[in-house]
Amino acid sequence: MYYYVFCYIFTSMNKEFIDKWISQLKKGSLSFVVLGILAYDQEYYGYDLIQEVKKKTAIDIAEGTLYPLLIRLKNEGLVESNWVPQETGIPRKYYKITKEGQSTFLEMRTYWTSLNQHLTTLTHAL
Amino acid sequence: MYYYVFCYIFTSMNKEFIDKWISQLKKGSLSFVVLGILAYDQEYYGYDLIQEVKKKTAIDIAEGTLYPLLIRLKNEGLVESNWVPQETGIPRKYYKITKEGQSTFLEMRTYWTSLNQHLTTLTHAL
DNA sequence: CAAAATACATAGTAATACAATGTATTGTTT
DNA sequence: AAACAATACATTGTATTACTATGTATTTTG
Repeated sequence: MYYYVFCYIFTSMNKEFIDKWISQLKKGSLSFVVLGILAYDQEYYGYDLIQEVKKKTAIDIAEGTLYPLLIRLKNEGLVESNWVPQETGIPRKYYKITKEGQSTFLEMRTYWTSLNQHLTTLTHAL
Repeated sequence: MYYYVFCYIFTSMNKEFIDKWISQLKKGSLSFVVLGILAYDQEYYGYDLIQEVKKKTAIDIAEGTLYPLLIRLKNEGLVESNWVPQETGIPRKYYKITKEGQSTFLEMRTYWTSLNQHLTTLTHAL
């Protein structure tokens, strides 16, 4: 009886910690992922990007995460946007990467690759 | 003349963005790195861990980052600590990973590996 | 003898993911 | 026809966490 109770508590605590960790991990990777997707020179609108990110990285982004992120990227000059009216339905705001966005992305990729090599070496040495 | 000015402004803006990004990236990876180092079953004390992290991952951690992190990990039951008086100098607080810390670390590694594969595929497709 | 290194710790700030909420349109189900 | 889900944008408030700054105390180095 007690066993199950303790077991529940422990796995629950653990899951909570992992979930929080994943959330923190996203803080760094999301802007990289979004720039990475836009780096193909294809244009995407916000709602579409959410699906695209999920499809390509299995990461679920909340709308309340992506829209502010796109606004930040735009303020930094890494992407630019334009409204495109639709024949039917709500107009879409399409985002496109800029030259500066491209170069920033490449720098980010260099850092990411390096960090990744270190972490792989470190965490697989057991 | 103007050219140099603009050039300075742009690279400066870019560097700031990258620095902020790296800082965010650390938010997710640091707990993973620290658990990864402790997962060898070796004990480390805080100050030593800072050097070890730098040596193994080229990441600079501030003391004001690591000490609170270790306290969080301890509160979560992922590590345990004990004071060890030194023959000379300030006593050291040694940290050791727990069983729960080990299993949590393995779960984190699984997620990390998966995320990493996705990101590598995504960002190297150009 | 001053400065740097060692070794711990905390308070305050900035950045960001997410839940919740809001607006508005279109398509689907009951 | 009404209710609901999906599409598409956006903002507000909260929680988490890296970092700067600051503080204490000892030892080693220049």
